[in-house]
Amino acid sequence: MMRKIALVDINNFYVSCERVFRPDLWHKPVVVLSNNDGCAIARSNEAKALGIKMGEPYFKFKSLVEKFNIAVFSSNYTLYQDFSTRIMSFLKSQVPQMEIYSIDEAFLNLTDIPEAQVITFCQRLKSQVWHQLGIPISIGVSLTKTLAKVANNYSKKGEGVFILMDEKEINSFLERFPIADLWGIGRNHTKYLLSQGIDTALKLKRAPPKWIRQKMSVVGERIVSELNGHMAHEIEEASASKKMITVSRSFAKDVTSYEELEYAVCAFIERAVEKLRGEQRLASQVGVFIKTNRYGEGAYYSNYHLAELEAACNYTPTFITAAKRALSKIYKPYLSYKKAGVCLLELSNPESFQPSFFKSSSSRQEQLMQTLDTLNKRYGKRTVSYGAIKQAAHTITQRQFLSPHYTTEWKDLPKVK
DNA sequence: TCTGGGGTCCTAGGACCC
DNA sequence: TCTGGGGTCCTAGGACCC
Repeated sequence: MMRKIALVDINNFYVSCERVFRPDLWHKPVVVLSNNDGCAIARSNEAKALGIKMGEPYFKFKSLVEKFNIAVFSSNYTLYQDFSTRIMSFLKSQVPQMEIYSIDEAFLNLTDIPEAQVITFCQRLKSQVWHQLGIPISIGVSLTKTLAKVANNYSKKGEGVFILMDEKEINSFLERFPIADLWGIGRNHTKYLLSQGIDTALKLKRAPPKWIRQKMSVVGERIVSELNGHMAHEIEEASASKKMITVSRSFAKDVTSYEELEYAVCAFIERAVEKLRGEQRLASQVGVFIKTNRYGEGAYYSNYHLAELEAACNYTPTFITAAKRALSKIYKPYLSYKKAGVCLLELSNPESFQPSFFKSSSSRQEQLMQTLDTLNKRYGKRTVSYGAIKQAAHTITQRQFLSPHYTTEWKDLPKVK
């Protein structure tokens, strides 16, 4: 049986959620804004048609909003997540295998459905989601994830369901598909490929694999392989546990005092630790970063600092202490900051890290080694590698003890117009 | 005046081990 | 003067995604 991969995509997701409660906004331009109402992060088709771009700052299209009476919403992520969960669980109940790819996308394995029935099946999914939740979705079906993405793209121009299985038909659609719109081809690869005369997905499909491998690494090689109908990305059913949790915000006004910054970082850490507990996980490292305004006058400053492995225990005050310590090392009193954030990194098995591991020995180095030993005795060598801990100990020693004033380098980037 | 937030994967090169 | 080599792990940075 031929493989059939469907990509389900929720149309203009955040806008569609808002419209559920405001049916009067159907067929009218709608925009959802980011944190602090900074820029557009979702647009209805009507708003797109007016030329409002993804990520465009609000102040730049404010005149359009007034002129065309565009409905504007601040974002409500709790609401969107709730809609997403409902839709995903419905879809999951309808197919044997599914991968939730993002808040508004899912890959479905439809291989078991006879080809002649696929279109009816997808139309039924679409209409059920619409009738149960009032949210419109689009479905594209093809041989691989990458091709399903292409099919999904065309589905939006038609009735919302598009099946692309026939080799000849695939080629004729790839021939019209701009390279820049292909899944996995971003700004940089687009620029390069265009310079090499490759402007459509079909030309990329026929490019020599070795050359692509050399120029675009395995990532590019996989795209070419998927365009040729060979799966390079399987459907990953189990939702993998996170490797990183980030909480960051831009400030409405620039922050100039350390106290304000510290207050923000503490709040971020609390939120991050909440997420961590939600995942039933522990972190082994805490990172803090601060940035000045990218668009402002003068040099752009962006600095990041990792706090000790000591922060591994799942105990909020410890995280806060570690974050404050990291912050104090990167803070420059004469700068005004636009953005700050915290990351919890290299999440570990909850049972691996216990606060007690850190209590019994005197020096940090010893603590780390002892942790390693305990973990390896308990879980075997692979749990936390010798090299990882040793390297971390080395790094920490170098940075924080041999060189107490260590911070990462200043970054002076060219001013962005 | 006002310019998002949260992720993943890959590679090069250094450090270290035996 | 000659100056191992294979393997693992880490970090930093790039590229991409929604």
